[in-house]
Amino acid sequence: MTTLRDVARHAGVSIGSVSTVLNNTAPVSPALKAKVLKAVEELGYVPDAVARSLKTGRSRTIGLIVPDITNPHFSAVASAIEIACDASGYALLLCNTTDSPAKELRDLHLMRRQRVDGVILVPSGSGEAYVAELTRAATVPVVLIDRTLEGFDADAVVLDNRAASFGIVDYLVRAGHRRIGIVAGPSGMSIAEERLAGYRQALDEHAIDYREDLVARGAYQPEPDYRATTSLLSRRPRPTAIVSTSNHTMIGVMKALADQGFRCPEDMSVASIDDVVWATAFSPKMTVMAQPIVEMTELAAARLFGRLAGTIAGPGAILVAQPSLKVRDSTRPLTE
Amino acid sequence: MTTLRDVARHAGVSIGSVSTVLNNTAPVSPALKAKVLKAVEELGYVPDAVARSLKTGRSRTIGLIVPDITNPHFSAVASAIEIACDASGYALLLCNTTDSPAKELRDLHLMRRQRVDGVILVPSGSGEAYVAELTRAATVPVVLIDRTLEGFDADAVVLDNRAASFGIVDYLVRAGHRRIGIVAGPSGMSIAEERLAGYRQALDEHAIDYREDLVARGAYQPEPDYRATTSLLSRRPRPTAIVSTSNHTMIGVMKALADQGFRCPEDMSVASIDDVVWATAFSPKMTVMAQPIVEMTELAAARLFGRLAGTIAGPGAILVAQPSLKVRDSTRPLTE
DNA sequence: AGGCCCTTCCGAAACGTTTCAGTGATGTCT
DNA sequence: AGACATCACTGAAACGTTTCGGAAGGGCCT
Repeated sequence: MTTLRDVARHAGVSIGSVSTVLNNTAPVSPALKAKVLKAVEELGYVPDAVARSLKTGRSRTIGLIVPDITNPHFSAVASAIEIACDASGYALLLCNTTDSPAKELRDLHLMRRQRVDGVILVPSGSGEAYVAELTRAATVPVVLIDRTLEGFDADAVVLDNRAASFGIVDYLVRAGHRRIGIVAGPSGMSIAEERLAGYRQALDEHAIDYREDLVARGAYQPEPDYRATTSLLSRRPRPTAIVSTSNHTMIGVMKALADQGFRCPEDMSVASIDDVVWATAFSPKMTVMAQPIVEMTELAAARLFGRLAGTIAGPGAILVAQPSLKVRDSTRPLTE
Repeated sequence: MTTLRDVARHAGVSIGSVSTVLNNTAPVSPALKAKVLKAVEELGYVPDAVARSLKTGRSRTIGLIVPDITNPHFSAVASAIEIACDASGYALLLCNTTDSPAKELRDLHLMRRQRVDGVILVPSGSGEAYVAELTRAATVPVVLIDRTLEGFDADAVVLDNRAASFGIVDYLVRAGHRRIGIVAGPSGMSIAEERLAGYRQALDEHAIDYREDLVARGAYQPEPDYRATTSLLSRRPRPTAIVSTSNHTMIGVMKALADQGFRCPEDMSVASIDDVVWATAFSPKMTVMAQPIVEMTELAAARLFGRLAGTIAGPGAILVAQPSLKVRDSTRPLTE
């Protein structure tokens, strides 16, 4: 491995000069510059980011922690973050928590050891103890995506979850539906509660009674949400429409429908939060409330880089993004 | 930030002693160990991986370069690699090339600067110049996934591509199909050619004529493959079945079918290489030739870690994985 | 008691950078 | 012409570890 010393020797100049040329951190004569560049070229010198990091105290690396990279929602996040990092000359350290808060804490620890300059985090835990540990583990700027954490001071970019489910229900009601079921997320999870609240609010505004037996609790995972849907389909009177509250939920809902012999949209209208390419490839093309996930992620990245550059300071801000309804073929007007 | 020096001072021992107990690289007295651990605990000391890397010459970091993290195939790779890294105490640097060989080379360069110990690469380029540059950029062990690169010495884990398409066609023929179209990948790309070869071989073995006009060239992307399919559907006599050669292709095929008014499987049987959850959520559930992508990736990771540990040496090996057919609802027997 | 070997621990060098005080050389002003 | 800035470059310290020669102390043997 060729070092700065080798380059310096080969060019017949000092180590410091090579460094200043490469980082052009001070004016140098054209002659010096030429000599150094030539030597770098001839030796195929590549700077050692590790040594650089040690000296400067910054690693030009950021960490990304997501619950499940396999979920299109989070892989979209990863993609957008990678682009932002590439543009800013940062490297990207990826961790996948598989929805485990314990793993998440371990990952945060890893990030700390690796001396990342900042972290983009999609949190998967909740509770005071969790937040306390998180606060202890986070020694660099953190930007949250999707969720906020009470008691944890950080920037956060989140969806207007209430508006998302509100919009779906509002649309369904206007299309004539009255008995609308929902496959919600786990109780206690802020996102799930907000989406449920939006559902309820829309019902309220249309003066439709809220019925406990029309809400089923899933887990934002295909299997549990399949079961939740199956149970929902057995309620009487049966709903005429179902709102799915995540892309994985959508998988469970559609499978359950098919297995129970329901046609969509003829027998049951379905609309979901989250848009993905796959949702338009098959039959029916899904009516969805799309999250501007790429824009949200870009915002988060900008926020983090702003913190790192010092152009953003002060307590964390919460940025709220608006979803947009895309009406397709999985919902139909109810006329009776 | 607390350093080894702080810990040493606080414990009243030497820096070197702290290092040896933390890495237990030499026997120490219980008393020393206790003192050090206590100090570490009290100060909340976290080792600096950057300094460690500089000193040891190894970063305990590996790089992963994929063409498109947004593709479920590659996010499955990323997930499996992350798990392997976590288990071995490595950190994971992620790069996304968006199918651009130029970006890929830049990423390789980044990896080199960051002094990663090894790289898992899903290559997106081809050609001699590309391989030459790759060879120059790769200064650490590299393991390839999905594709091999002629002239580039590295381990590689690939699918038996020929068997994949062969199996699909064989199945379709046995189900009574004779005019079978294929939406292949870009010509010149090894994977695409192998899959096409398998298609052709299956036809041969069943004594069915190979017809140019039944093969359409796509790009392993939804849009181009949509167009390829549309064109394929206009050929006369029309095929009764279509083999899709990737998951993204599947999206294009199904959309084209729907837009042209074909029902699947009634009017057209479709089977695809690549299995994804989404392919079973909607109607029809797709008949696919599944890649054991997680196993392949685990194998690749094991291979890389073996190289790093020195337990594997010598020239690169090519490991070939077998796909498995999953018959579902998008294909039907042809009886006439 | 003296010599020797182990066992523990210490101290300092080194990894490859960045950074900054310092050294000449050159130009400018009075 | 002398004093003084200015400029381009050098050399060495420092970042936080690991590693290794060596010192100190204790136990065992003759």
